Amino acid sequence: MSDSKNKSSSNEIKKLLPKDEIIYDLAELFKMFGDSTRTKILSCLQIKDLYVWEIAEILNMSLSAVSHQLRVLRGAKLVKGKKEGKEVKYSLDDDHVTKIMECGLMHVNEDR
Amino acid sequence: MSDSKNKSSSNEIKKLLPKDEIIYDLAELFKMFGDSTRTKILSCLQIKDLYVWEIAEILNMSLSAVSHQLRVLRGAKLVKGKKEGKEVKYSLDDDHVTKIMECGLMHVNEDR
DNA sequence: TGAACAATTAAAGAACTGTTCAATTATTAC
DNA sequence: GTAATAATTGAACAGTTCTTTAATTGTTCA
Repeated sequence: MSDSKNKSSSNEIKKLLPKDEIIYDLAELFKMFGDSTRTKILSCLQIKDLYVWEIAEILNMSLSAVSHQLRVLRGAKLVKGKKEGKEVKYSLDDDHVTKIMECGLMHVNEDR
Repeated sequence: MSDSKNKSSSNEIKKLLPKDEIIYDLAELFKMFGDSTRTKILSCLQIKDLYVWEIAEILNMSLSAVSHQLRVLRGAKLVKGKKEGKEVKYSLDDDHVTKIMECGLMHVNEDR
């Protein structure tokens, strides 16, 4: 009976939680911000739309490494690329990116 | 000269970026939310302070697995545990947790 | 005391992630 | 056409991460 009480109170909380699918998507989203290279790229693009080689130069990284991460970010619909001649100009593809990062920055800057 | 122009415009942007240390901390923070188990745990704790075994039951996970993730979250100062007899009751240790998750949820729920 | 339970921890293994290197595509300029 | 540049892609490797299992600590209670 203590047992069944526990089970049922667990079930109460389960009902209040976001659906598994939502939680999963949420984690996938935050994963995008959970790598400093990607966070840097997103920071750059908040300032200005940029070509891949520009991002690589700013971050002192190889073109390939940047391109790989841009692909990941594109997959998450956080950035988009537009071909201009032989260059590709990238920009943020979502209004929330800046908001989410600001939210995190608020936390990070708190203990300083 | 096109070269030196590129370099200097890169430097302009570099100056506008958050310091590396901040970016790194930011990524570390988001990494915490970037795993669905941890996101679930944090969701639970938003509803109610809970014992470890309760979280394990709600999430259908082993005590050990939950404890491991709680340790990670404790390290990030996102949750704290308080010993009560032989149980340990966990609660959120930061006001921003809820805000950050809401911010992410807003994005996730957008395309639905 | 010792049995039962809550929680933590260490070690191990599987799975995932990020970068590098090399090859490839696509566009521009000669 | 070829050479040069921008970008993408695939394979491979090192490093990290998450869960499991087993052992351990600490507390309660009979």
